[in-house]
Amino acid sequence: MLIKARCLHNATANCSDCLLRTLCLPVALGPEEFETVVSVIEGSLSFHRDQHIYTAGDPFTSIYVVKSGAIKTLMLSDQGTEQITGFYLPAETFGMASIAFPRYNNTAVALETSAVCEIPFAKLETLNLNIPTLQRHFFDLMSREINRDQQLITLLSKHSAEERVASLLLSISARNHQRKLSSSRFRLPMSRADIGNYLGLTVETVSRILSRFQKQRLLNVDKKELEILNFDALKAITCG
Amino acid sequence: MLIKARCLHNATANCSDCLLRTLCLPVALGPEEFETVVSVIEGSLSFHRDQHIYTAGDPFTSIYVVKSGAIKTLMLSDQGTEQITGFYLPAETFGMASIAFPRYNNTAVALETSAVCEIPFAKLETLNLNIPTLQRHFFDLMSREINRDQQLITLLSKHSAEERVASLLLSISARNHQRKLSSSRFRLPMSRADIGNYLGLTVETVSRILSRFQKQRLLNVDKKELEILNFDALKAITCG
DNA sequence: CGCTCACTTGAGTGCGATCAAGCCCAGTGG
DNA sequence: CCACTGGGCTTGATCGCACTCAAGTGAGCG
Repeated sequence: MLIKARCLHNATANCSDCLLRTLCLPVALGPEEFETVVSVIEGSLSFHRDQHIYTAGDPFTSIYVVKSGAIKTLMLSDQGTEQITGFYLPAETFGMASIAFPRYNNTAVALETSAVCEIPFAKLETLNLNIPTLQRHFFDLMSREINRDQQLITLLSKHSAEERVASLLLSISARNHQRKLSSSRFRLPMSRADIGNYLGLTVETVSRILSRFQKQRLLNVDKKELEILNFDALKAITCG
Repeated sequence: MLIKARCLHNATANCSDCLLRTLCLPVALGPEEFETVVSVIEGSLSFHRDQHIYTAGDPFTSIYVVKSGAIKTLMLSDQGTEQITGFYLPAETFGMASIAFPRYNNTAVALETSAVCEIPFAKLETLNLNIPTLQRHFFDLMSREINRDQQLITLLSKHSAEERVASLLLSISARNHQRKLSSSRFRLPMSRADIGNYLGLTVETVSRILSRFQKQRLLNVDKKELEILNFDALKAITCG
């Protein structure tokens, strides 16, 4: 809240003060390199629920890092059906799927009130030439994105509905843990419909599975509030 | 065949003579830049069916470009089930999913006798610093890989078995067209089992669908030989 | 010749989709 | 203040696509 409020008034990024600093920029940057990098980052932008950070077809300019809130990215297929390709939580980077193209090929939407940092890609490219660590960092980010996508492919291709839901919950839990939030109690930023869309399931199936998990005392759900009661059992479910 | 035979004897890459040159390296390289790039590429390596180019767990060193033949990459999940994450045809690059990690996190296997070029990633990284076009090229490659993966996610999540098979066939056809081969008559380099694994279907389903397509006069299949008879109808199927 | 392996085809089953109804709660207006 | 409304979510009943199980074919090969 404090961060978000400040950012609304101060458009320049102040990475040094940012709580996510160690998560989203390589630690190995020297002090003057760090300043150079910060100078190209556009200050925090604020979006409320359902607002687009960018829309498929817009000229590609920047990639983004989530500062607070949560973002989903979605592709539109030929017949207009949407596929959610990712949920992005604070410190996570999105927009990289469009780097190879003149226009964004997916759409990024705020799931709740969110703040993001904007990194103009052209500036980043020239910066990379002088700061090897930085080039390496962005290769890493893209490689990790490929990995995430391929894990999702495996999930969709080989796993049952229960396994998919359990995996998503544990993934969000682990990512919360990484940023020092509770891994057992948190709020799901997305709707049941979003979860279903992402996992290739219908809303009804997602709802039924959450109810079933609750009946089995694996977790408690109340609307979007979630508490995981039995990590081991959930983990066991994901492993088929 | 000629290329492959030559490469077996000559370990240094000779990109200038390579028929795929315009497809796998950026055209905008100056002559001396081109020479520098070629100098770090390891000469063509040959693999026969089922041989591993690299195996998950091997120290990550290089990314690869297919020169001839065909390669599949696969991830192993917790319980040992394999998921094929991609088929790579000549001029296509694989291995990028492992850039962020000290070891390969997937396995690359030759589907048939194949030749590949090896690009040591550490050398590539330093080269990038002096050749902006090259950095851009590899960002593009990775971004395109993310896109391919996300298209597959959509396919698995939202499309029926028939739609998935039709999409794969048209994808291979289009990629053949791109490298000046016939888009209507070609040999499928992978088995029915591979197709099913990739598309999240069983062998039986793949086989049934190919038979059905043939009965509908959309294509002819004889073992791995494929002839597409009705592009429009296949295209219509992929669009749901 | 007999073995294996990739593929095909058929019959029956089950998981998740579809269709349908109802609940809960926030927002809106009288 | 309450009545109404709409959207997100839950729950139940039924359906159908793709999986499973099973059998058979044919090519390649020792």
